[in-house]
Amino acid sequence: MSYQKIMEKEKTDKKDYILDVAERVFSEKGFDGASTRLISSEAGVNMAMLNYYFGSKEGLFLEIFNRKISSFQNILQNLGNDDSISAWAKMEQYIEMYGEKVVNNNCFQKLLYQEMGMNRRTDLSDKLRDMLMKNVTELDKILKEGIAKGEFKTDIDVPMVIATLYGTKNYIINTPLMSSPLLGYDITDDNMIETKLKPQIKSFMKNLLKAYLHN
Amino acid sequence: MSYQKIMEKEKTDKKDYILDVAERVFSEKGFDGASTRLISSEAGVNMAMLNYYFGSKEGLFLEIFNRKISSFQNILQNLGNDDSISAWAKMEQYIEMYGEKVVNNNCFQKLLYQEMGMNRRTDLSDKLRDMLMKNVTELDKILKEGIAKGEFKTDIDVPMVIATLYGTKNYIINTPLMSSPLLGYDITDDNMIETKLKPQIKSFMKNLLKAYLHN
DNA sequence: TTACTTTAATCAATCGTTTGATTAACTTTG
DNA sequence: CAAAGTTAATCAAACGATTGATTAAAGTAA
Repeated sequence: MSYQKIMEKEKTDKKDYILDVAERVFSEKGFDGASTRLISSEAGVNMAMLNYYFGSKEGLFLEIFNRKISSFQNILQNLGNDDSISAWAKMEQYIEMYGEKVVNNNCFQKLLYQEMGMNRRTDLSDKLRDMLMKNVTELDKILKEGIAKGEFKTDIDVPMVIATLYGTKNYIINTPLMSSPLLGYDITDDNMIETKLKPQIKSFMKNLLKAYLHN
Repeated sequence: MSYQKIMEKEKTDKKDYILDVAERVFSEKGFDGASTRLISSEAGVNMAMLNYYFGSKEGLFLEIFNRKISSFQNILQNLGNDDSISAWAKMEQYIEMYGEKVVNNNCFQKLLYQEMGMNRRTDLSDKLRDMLMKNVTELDKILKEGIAKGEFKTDIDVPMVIATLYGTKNYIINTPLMSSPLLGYDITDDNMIETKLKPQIKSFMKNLLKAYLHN
């Protein structure tokens, strides 16, 4: 490996590390509440480095999202095109994948819906909406297929089902001060998330939607 | 009415008006994003009046919550103590009242869960949690009563049901950029909220939980 | 050297807050 | 009654502190 490549890698790692730290700080304090001085100090780099790497505070902020948007694409897709399995089996798969993938990336999820809430930066919000909509569309397709096949009831409220799946997860993840005493364990603990929350949320969602959707 | 009382009333109205404006601006921009200059300008008062009335920006912020906390108390209570009606009937009443009361106060809801998310101001967060927990506890009581009576299944996940009810509503209200295209109408339009969202959310929640809870 | 990083010092702008002066309404005093 | 005093409300101006951003110099590796 050439020195250049080592440098590139180190540079990328450093940028990535700064992005990780910034993601956390932004999610804790909000865009305006997180000063560049705090972010740089937490990351252990000089303040000017943020502008050197990312141009501006907003550039840093946007980069956090761009990094994730690429890795988020097509996660939950290509489920609707398979005709060999039932719509309900697809739903179960969706819940599995969703519960697995999305309960992680805790900080980013918080940041994501924080940014979607206040719709400054209209272009970013639009990009994020499109990103999220891809998964929503897939879920929409599965539900409508289940109705058409006669597998699900004909009078189910498709948009509301989607809102329930996403909303329940968001509520738990983004409001640990409520959900931790509610569930009886610490939602912010990664170990608890893995061993208790993930199974619980998957199991509950399957039972809930099974009861609601099925004939 | 004496002059003093007139003065007091006018003063209260003005403070209340400033609080209304501040509530909206804070909910749109966040605590740090909303400058005192913007708030005072939107309210049409001199900047110094905010400090004159509320001591500080934080004082103003806290006053917004104190005002609501008083009016939020005991809204959904005293439902669990009535033995003459079934647990399911209580659930329906709860959903009705919740859908009615909470879909309003749009700005405050946003602000509330924004503040609960970032837990600065620990004492405020604790107060807000206690406030919300009162309603949660009531719901918890109803669900457990239904289980004990044999009206509901024995294996229902009580905390998750609660998270679903609150989470679904929050998702729709706090993420209009997602929920509006999802539902097919403008969530931010008060008229749409009244004529379409309220009935839809009530009806869906009843059907969803009916299917999940009942034997 | 040459090109890329990193640093401390510094910038103008904006932040929340405070000040002193002014107004207007009411109360007290003579 | 009228004059003087008192009070709360309001304002423009300015305060010190902090913000995001820039600079020029020093450091580093080829």
